[in-house]
Amino acid sequence: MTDETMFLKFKDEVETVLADAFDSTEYSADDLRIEESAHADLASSLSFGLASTYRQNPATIANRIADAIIIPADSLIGDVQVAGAYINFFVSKKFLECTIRETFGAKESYGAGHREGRVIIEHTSANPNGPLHVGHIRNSVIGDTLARILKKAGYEVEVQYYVNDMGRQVAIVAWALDRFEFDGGKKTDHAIADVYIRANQELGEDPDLVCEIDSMMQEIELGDEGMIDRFSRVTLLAIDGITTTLARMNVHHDQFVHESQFVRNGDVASLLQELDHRGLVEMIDGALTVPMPEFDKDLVVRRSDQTSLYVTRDLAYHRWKAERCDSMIDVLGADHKLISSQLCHVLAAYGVMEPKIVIFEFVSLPEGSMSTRAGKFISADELLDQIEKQALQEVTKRRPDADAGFRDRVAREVGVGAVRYDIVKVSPEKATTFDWESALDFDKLGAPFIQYSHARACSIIRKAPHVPELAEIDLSLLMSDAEIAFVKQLARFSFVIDTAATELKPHIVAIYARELAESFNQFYRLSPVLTAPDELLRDARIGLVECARVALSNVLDVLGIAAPESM
RNA sequence: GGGCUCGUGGCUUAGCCAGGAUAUAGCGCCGGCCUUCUAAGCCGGACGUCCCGGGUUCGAAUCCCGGCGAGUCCGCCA
Repeated sequence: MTDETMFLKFKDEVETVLADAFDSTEYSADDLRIEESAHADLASSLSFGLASTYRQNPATIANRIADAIIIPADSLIGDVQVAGAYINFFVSKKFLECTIRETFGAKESYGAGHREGRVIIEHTSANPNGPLHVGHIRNSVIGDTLARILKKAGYEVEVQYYVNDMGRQVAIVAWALDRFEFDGGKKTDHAIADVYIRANQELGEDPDLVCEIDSMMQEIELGDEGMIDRFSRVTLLAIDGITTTLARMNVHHDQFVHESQFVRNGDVASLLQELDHRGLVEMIDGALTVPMPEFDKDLVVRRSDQTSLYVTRDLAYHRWKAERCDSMIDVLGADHKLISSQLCHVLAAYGVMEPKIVIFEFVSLPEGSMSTRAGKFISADELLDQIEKQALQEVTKRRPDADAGFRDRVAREVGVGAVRYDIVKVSPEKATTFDWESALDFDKLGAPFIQYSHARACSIIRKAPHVPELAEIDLSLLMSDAEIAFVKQLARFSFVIDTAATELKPHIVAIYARELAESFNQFYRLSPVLTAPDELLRDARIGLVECARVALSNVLDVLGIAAPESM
């Protein structure tokens, strides 16, 4: 119970006093119907439900229950009020003071939860046939933010990139490298895309060439050394470029797992054998197949030419992962919905832990869907270049006298932050369309607003004559509406993290970050800090600004966005 | 054709799974606020059949059924 956040402790107390109130009334209910509310810190609508059972007016019931509520001394509940049929609960002064105490000086531990367990999260895992485009990075941003949220919540997290180094498209690139010139002057992943696109054109024009790819696939499956080298070369070049792009965006993986390892170490063969032993597979038209009437689509796990498929290797990968963690998360594009359900279905039949699948819908271009193969995409590098260029203009406009190094650094931090925030703020099930105008519109991008609030807090702290110790601060002075509202927002932080970690919804942290910054800006407007009427009040407010700095830098960090001290 | 997802002011979007009190926020629009801690800010205003039609309920943006529209999947590709 001591591990719980201030907000959850408050909720516990509300539940307790409400349940206790039943003892002295005629009422009882299983569901207390406690919810967050715009009208109170927590509210209960349970009298609506009791109205029909007891044949009384809900407002009457609410009043009787509220009258029976006894708030213990030293409670986190400050007040209970009835509004219509609602019973509204408000936090106490103690709640506010404890929140400030917990936040002040908390540094990077702020908001940390106490969840336990080892989680492997897989994200991005784009095929090594070109650079990341603006659709792939939705995967990266969601995955990386989720990883940060899970770490904050207390889990031990390992982030993996599953490298599809045996697939058909790698074969195509390897084949293409023998026929077309590789542009050594370009970033490697972009140069790979060039030959891949050209190869696909050629293969489309002359379908007879496809058998060359097929035979390459057979050789790699059989472990032909020369072919392994050719495939590895492609994979390395592409992944090298991809990780450079990811690093630009503050996205990092702990491990790159190559699917080929599961073929070479025999895991795929043993998996197929095991599926056979358990009677899960049938031979259909020479291909080893898991019948799946429930999906209206059978799952082929070995081609008639004996080669394995992506899903076969993926099954082996998941079996391997399952032994190394307590929970797995896969971040996948909507096109993987069916295949990932089928994968889970096989794992379940096999008795292997299933991954939790986080699906995000597609990012398309105004002219239609993106395709690496057809060369129809906007690369992440291109977007980052443009947004940093735009950000530099914005910084220069506002800080014309600052030196170039400062402006470049802020432009980078603001640019990357803008891209990340713009992606993560939208819930994953929403399909989006990329367009340059809105992607580069700094008036509508959310991250700079939050970063600016943090910089503002830093600026005030910098100018403060001295930053008081917690013990020096008279917390009872921070009781204006804006101050109270802000402290309540501070108290929500770990609750928001925990909810986001449990529901695997990074966007709720993005929304909270904006609300936190908004709330701090209100305080800034209404409560002069450095020019406060007296020193005690000034120090108390500096203390609150310090809390803002801690909270904002932490929430930005969870979002993978830099928190500049000045901008 | 079947499966899955989405449909909220001009545009983008929260809330929907666990139904409740005036539907969230941003952009854009209109009007204010810098000799005052960073105006990448703040305040005020206009703008809504929560896609449509039924149903369940004291109560539906939220749940159920049926439509309509958009996206996506339905390869021995990944």
